Amino acid sequence: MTSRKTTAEPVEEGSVDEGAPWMRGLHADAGYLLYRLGLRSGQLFNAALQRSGLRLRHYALLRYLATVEGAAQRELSQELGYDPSAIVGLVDDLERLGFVERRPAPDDRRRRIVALAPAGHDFLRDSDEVARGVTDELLAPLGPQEREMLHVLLSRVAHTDGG
Amino acid sequence: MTSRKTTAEPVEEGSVDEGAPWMRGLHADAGYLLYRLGLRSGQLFNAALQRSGLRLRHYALLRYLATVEGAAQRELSQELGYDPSAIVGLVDDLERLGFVERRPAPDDRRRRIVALAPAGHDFLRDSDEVARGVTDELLAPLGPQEREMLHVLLSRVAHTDGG
DNA sequence: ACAAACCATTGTTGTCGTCAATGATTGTTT
DNA sequence: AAACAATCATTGACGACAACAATGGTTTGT
Repeated sequence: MTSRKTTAEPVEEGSVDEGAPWMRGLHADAGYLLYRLGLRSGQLFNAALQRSGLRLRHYALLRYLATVEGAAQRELSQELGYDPSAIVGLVDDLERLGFVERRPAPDDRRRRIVALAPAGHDFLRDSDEVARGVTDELLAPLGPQEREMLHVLLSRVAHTDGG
Repeated sequence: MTSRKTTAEPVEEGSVDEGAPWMRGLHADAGYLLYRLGLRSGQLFNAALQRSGLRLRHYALLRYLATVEGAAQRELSQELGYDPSAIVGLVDDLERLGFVERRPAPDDRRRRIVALAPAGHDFLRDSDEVARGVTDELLAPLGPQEREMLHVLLSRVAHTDGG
C-alpha cells in the first residue's frame, strides 16, 4: 500500500483524471468500464423495479411488446438477446400477473404469440419513468448534452455490434 | 408509485435514428444500453481470457495489483467492487497459478497482503493486448476520437458514482 | 410417408452477487 | 488486565442469470 505514485503515467491525453485511485489498472479500459457500469445499471434497474415484483428482463420484454402488437417468443429472443429458455420464464411470470397473454399463431401452431394485455399496458404507463429515473441516477454526473452524446455513442456501438 | 426524481432536464430526442428496428422499446434507454453492452463486454473479455484459464475478475485483480505493489484483500474488495468472499476465490486461483502470493501484513496479523509474483507480471506483459483487443472489437463502430469521448464519459460516470 | 428444420419448453451447469456465520486478531473500554 | 466491540479473511448458503443440451410437438421439403 506504499505505492505513492507520483509519476503521472502518460495515458494518451490527460482528459481523464489520472489522479483518482480507482483509475489505476484495468479501470482505465473502456471495455472494462462498460462491463462495470453495465452491472451497476442492472442493479439500479432491478432495485427500481423491485417494488413491482418484476425485474429488468420483464420490463424490457414489456417495453418491446408495447411497440410491436404481438410477437412470437422466438422474435422476443432474437430482439432482446435473451435465450429462448429465458423467454419462457419471463412470459410465464408476466402472464401470471395478467400483463401479457399467449395466443396461438393462426398460421403456425407451434408458435405462440405473446401480446400485451390491458393490465400490462397500464403498468407500463404507470412505471413509465422507471427507466428514465434509473438513467438519470446513473448518468447524474453528466450534463444533458453529455448524456445525449453518450446515448448516441452507446447506440452506435450496440447497433452495429448486436443489432 | 415511483416518483424517484422529478425530471430535471428534458433529454433531447431525435439525434438518434429512431427508425431503426432495434431502437424500439427499452433499447432507446441509455441505462439499458449500458446494461446490455456491459454484458457483451464481459462475454468478450471472458472469451479472450479463456485460453489462459482466467476470467475477467482474475484479470482485473492482476491489473490492479500491477499498480499498487501489494494490497490487502479488503482493499481489493473495495477497489474492484467485488465481495470479500469473491476475492478469496480469485486470490486462491491466482496463487495456485503462481501469479500472486499472499504475504502476512507486518503490522496487522489478520490482514494478508496479496502481491504480484514474477509469473503474474510475465502473464500481464504477455496478455497486455487482451483488454485492448476486446475494447477494439467492442468499439469497432466508433472512430478514434469517438472512442476517446466515450471513454471520458464512461470514466466520469464510473468515477462519481462508485468512487 | 419420411426426414430435416423449427418452435416452445424443460433441465442442467457454471458464474455471479449478496448475505449470514465463523475464527482469528486488533482496538477500545472499564 | 479483562471484557467488549470492531475488523479481516474465510466458508457456506441462496437466488439470479447466462449458456447449452435435450425433448415433444409442428411445419416444411423431398
